[in-house]
Amino acid sequence: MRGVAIKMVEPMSEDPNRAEILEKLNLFIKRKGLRRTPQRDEIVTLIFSEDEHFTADELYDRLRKSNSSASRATLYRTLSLLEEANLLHEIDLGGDQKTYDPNFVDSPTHNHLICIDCGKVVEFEDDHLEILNDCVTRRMGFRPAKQSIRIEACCETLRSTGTCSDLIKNRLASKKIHNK
Amino acid sequence: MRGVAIKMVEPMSEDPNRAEILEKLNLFIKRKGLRRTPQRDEIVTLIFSEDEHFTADELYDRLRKSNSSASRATLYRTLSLLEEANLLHEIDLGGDQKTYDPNFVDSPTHNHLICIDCGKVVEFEDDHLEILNDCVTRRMGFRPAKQSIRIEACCETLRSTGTCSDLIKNRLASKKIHNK
DNA sequence: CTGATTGCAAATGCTTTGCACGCCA
DNA sequence: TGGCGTGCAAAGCATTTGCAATCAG
Repeated sequence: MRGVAIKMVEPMSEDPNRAEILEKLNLFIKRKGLRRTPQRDEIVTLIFSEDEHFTADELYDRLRKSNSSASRATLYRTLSLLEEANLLHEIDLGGDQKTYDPNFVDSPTHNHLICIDCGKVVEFEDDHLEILNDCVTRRMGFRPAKQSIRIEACCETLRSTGTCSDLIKNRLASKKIHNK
Repeated sequence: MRGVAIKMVEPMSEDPNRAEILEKLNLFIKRKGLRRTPQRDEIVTLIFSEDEHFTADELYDRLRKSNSSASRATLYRTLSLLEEANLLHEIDLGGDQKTYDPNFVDSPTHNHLICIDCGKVVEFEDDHLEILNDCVTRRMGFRPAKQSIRIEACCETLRSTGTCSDLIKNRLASKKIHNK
């Protein structure tokens, strides 16, 4: 009997479908009679240059570091635009800030495992789970559209060593100052 | 072959484990050297008198209607207390407001199906899903703690009749005014 | 009595918006 | 030239907090 087909979604190594996404966005922009601007390009490129989920604030930090001129307002407006274009999705990691996931195109399902103690997030896929979800949804009289599983768990690293590298990292990150 | 064991979680009809929960809370309160107050009692009673998830705002409305004197501040403080005591849990319905679920005691798993169009939320359980989730978690090297599945879907009511009773209800509800 | 609890109003922190100016099509 | 996009600052909104008065034990 074959094992359960879990596939941990690894961050893409290099240059992802960034170009493809930029193209899709530009199509969307054109279709809606909007305009292509350097700020939008900068933001979009930055978002899809990495494959990790992020908050608006984290993205803003990255923006400043890559000496982009885009403001917070534009950032938020671009995030909305991308969501509307279905190129970016909000995911529920349960924090106070909204979290976005760039690794979403073509995938209507998103599953996240969150380490309770250190906040580390692992993204994964599993065909069995998807099929079962689908089945359950139909049986309840609904037509499935989007599914996400959120698992909170404790990682073995923490359990065996008593701590975990991400623990410290995230503690520090949470002390950031807003504005400026 | 038996079908998938879906069980839609129905709201409990009458007087639920309200008393039991109040008792647990009072134990918790005593253990922490805190005090029992009429406001807290009112809020807790109200929360567990129904079995539906709610937002802080909705709860505040209910409070005012049952001519309780408790203020918003106390409400929020009580919600925190209940979470700390593990009698109430935040669930992710993805809105702007936090949503709480009173129907949680003894259940580390919570699955919600959300109607994309009308916002209706159906709570469900499925043993197969739980087992599979558990399995997947372990295979990734984690120890499962809490799991929740969130499914967005379209309901058949809407698909067949073109609309759905909850649609109107929720549209109205979203137009509420804050403060006062 | 003592310190926890409450209500109020002010503060917070994330996100959105109004507005005037600039710039692309 | 029209109107979209931008930055700025101000507004919104849910939630949290400081403080003085009040109340529980």
